[in-house]
Amino acid sequence: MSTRMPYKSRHREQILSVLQQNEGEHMTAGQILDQLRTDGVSIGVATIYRQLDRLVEEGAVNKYIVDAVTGACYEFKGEHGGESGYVHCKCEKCGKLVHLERARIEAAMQSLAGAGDGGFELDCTRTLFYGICRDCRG
Amino acid sequence: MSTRMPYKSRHREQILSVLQQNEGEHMTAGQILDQLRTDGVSIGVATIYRQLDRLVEEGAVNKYIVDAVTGACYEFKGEHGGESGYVHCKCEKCGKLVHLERARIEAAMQSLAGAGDGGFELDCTRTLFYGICRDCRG
DNA sequence: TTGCGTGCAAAGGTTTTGCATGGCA
DNA sequence: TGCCATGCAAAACCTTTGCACGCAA
Repeated sequence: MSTRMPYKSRHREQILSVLQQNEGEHMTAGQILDQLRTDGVSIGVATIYRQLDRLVEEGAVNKYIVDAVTGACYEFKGEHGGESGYVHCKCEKCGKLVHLERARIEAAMQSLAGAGDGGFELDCTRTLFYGICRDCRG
Repeated sequence: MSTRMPYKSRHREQILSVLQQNEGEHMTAGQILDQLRTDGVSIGVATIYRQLDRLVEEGAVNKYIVDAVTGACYEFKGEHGGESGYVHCKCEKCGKLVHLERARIEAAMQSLAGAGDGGFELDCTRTLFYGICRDCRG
């Protein structure tokens, strides 16, 4: 019940597999497509997007909009559902994407949760923080 | 020295004006274009993007990537440079974009600043927070 | 004359949608 | 048979880029 699953979303597992192999990285839909085709998988663009949408909805995958031209980036989230252990920060100057350990901003997250007007529950694992990275601050 | 500026970026002011009139709102490049043309301004798409890029770079305008298909949203930031007084939060369920008073998360912002590994200076006015809004939490 | 903002059109890229196909239940 | 994932192609959309023009210094 593992090697073959001809029906019922066989590509779903393959997409997830690519994401898992690149855990900690962010992949665009195009990159996932290329990777799968390199691996010899026959798959169409539409399937990528359709399955990716489902995976995001199911909570298995995180979706980030890094850039308007680059498009969306996807990332394996794991079964825990958001316990990836780090958050994403993008430098406004050099555009570099860096990871910050989640533990380091744990306190801040709690503050944010409490700051959310009691009505908005913030999800730091899904938000892309902006700022200035160490290199650009000189 | 105010009503007319035929050369030296006459559209720059017009774009900024539209953004100011819609302060507190987020406008896409297309919306700005439509608004200007409704106002009788003759302007091209390329000019919108070019000027918008400059305005963002100068710090007069904030740029948010709300959605991969919607594209980028722009917002007047004012002369203070980021003291807009609120932050942006997007609900992951209903997609609604809500504002949180900046004062309410001031403490959290400070925590975040200190949490940035000492190397990453977070900028809450530019980041789009994700979470679940009050309505969707039931 | 030179510099720069501008408009138009074309190109590039991502994402969505329609339709027909084929396999599983 | 019915449902649903799939592939292909086309469409829609946002954004960028190239080129020529016009106005101000």
